[in-house]
Amino acid sequence: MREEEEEEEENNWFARWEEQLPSPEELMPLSQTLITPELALAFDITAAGAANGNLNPALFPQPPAPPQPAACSHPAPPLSSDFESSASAAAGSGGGDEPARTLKRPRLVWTPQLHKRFVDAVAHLGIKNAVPKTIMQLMSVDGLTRENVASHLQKYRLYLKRMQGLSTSGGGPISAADAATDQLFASAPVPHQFLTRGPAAGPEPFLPYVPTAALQHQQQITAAMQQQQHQQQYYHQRHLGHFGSSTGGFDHGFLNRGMPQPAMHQMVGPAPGAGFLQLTPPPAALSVDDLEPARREDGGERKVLTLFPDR
DNA sequence: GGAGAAATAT
DNA sequence: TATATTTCTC
Repeated sequence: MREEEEEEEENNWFARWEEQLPSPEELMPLSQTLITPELALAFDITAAGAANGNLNPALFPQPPAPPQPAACSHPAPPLSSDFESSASAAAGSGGGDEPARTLKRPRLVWTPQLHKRFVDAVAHLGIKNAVPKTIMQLMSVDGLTRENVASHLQKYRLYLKRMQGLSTSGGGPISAADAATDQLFASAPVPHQFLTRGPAAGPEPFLPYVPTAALQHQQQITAAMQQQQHQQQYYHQRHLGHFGSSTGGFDHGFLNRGMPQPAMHQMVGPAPGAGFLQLTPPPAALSVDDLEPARREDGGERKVLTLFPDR
């Protein structure tokens, strides 16, 4: 009886989770996104070059680069794009002759969306089999590097550890830092296996994209979020000890954090010290880019998961 | 060479 | 101060 309930819970969270999933369809190759028109001009990068990052075939009838190889063959050609000459200079490298090489890649922001992808991959691999390289490949996020994943994985493991500790010890006070971390990690349900044992990879081979049905739901959700664009966000969540607590499940009441930012990508063009890669499609932007239900169902085009939803 | 952990930088 | 990146070690 209880097991059944639990199972139901599982399905529930999983279903909800899926709904929340951005699905590759909504994502675009960050490679391309990284290069803004201005930058392209500045660096004399032609449209072909930009397209090289592989654009959404649905929008751009140019089938340049296959989205697959991005994970294996090309570690991160797009991200490495040296649009940061100015940034590097600002960094004080001291060398203006070697822009691309010495350039530090922009800070990657692990947004809930991206993190979901991450968790999804880890979940399907199984926490024990989840290694940076594999995860990275599974995520198929253009521009994502193994280092990125490794770093995040490290933090994620810490988080899982915490969760386990909390559940076992009965739940202790979490520091502000932990709370903040939880926000992100809580944005995606932690596969039961992680907290329980971690038998092995799931029987499912990890789906690249989510069904259209889920997409529609997400649109609704997005719309709802837009309406309540207030800054009321997971406030209570932080005080709640989710995971194996009273509910025994996940109480991820919130789907996304309120992102008041209209722009999703912030490049370090002329502004030194402010170079971040926004990998998360804010609700507003998401909806904009996602407002094509008919198209979706009709064509079924899917985009490659990317860090930059813009364009 | 890759993974994991720690240190450092922003 | 928190998070991501980089570096070091196994």
